[in-house]
Amino acid sequence: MGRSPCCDKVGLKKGPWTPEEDQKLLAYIEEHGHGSWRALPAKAGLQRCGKSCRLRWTNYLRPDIKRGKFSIQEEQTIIQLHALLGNRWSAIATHLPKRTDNEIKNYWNTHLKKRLAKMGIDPVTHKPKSDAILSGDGGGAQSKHAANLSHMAQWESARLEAEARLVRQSKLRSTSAFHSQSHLISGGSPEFSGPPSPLNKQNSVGPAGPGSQRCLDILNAWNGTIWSKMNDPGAGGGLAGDLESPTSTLSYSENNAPQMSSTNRIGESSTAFIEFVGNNNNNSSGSCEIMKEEGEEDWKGFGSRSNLPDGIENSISFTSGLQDLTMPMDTPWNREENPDDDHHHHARSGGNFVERFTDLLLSTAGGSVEQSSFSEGCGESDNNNNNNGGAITTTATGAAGPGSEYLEENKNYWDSILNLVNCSPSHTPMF
DNA sequence: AATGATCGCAACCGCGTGACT
DNA sequence: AAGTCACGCGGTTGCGATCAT
Repeated sequence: MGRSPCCDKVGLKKGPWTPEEDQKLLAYIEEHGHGSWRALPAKAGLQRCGKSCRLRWTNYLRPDIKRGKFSIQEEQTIIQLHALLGNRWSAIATHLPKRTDNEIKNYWNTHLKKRLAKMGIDPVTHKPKSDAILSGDGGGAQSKHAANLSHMAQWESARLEAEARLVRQSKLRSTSAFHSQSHLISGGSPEFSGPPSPLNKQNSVGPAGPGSQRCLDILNAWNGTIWSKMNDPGAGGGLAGDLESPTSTLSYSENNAPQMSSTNRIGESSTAFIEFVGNNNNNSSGSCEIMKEEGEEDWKGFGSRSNLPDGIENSISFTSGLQDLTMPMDTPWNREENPDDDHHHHARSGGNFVERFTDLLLSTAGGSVEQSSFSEGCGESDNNNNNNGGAITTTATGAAGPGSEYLEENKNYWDSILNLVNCSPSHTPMF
């Protein structure tokens, strides 16, 4: 396939953008929308290639970009998503409203990766480097559970990728509609939802166009189908049995109804996965200090019990970021406009894969798990909600399974990592 | 104060892929 | 079917800012 040259024209400027160039680009896009990026520079009077303009816009000039420090919650989300997705920054950015993939990538490379490495956690595998890993025990029930969890993580990875892809597609489909509205853009306005695809590259912020409902349908089908398959021993997908790695294919019928089929093949695109290891040593205990840090308020009280649905007892905290990433697509995506949506989302207990994943870990561990188990890492039990940023609480009612201890350790694995990260802000002497 | 090392971020580069012809 | 175009993505680089000596 041919690939058109981009910046090979002589006379095109490279390097840092000047305020004048920014102003030209902003003014042009505000008035006309970006249209064809290739044609934009000439129309806007810029001596830049279209690609450079697009990057400048998407990574810097877009009015709906949030700049500044990442909150604890955002860090957790990045870490967890990276464990699931690997270096798929655009997919990760999908779940971090107003953050660009470039920014997340930079933040990972300059902060989080180093932080994990210094804690002895391999930033690639998200496993403790020094851990001998339970995989060396020769298999058995634990390895089977580990395999199941790994499969599920792979599924989630594939699902996330599909979700990100569908979001992109849905926005592309609605591009023309937004083009016609692009003249309404008001730079810097919080309500700005901007021109189509590149502007909404942070698609968590983007408008839910006509395609979004379709995405929702597909993902609901995805979640429901996969999970029922996993939980149906008769289908060979029961958790107690061998869990094959199915691949689902989505297609549209003539009437746009989503269709789904499942085959027993792992998604080719799913390469990153978590291997849950039984690292429950919580070695942060006694060695870390709670430090008031910017963004702390973001997650303090995020999982407040007062916001829980009635009847939820035996609270446990787990992976707020994972909950975030399952943000339903039929609701307004701009969470800044709907700060309570986090709780709302968490309270949704439908066919959400991750919630069920979490429930699985907990229920199989046998009954309720005391939240204190998550607090010991940082030794601030009186702040028993703040170690896990945006705690999701669920009722753990499942029967104890044969791998209960192991699964609890799996749960604690993430908590220990996140506790360590939370307790180790970049400005502490540790780093 | 000067200098070198390191960090952090914006921007660039090249590839993959889908749409279109 | 093959070529072209356009765009998104992930890896990498360049450079100013900051830190350490």
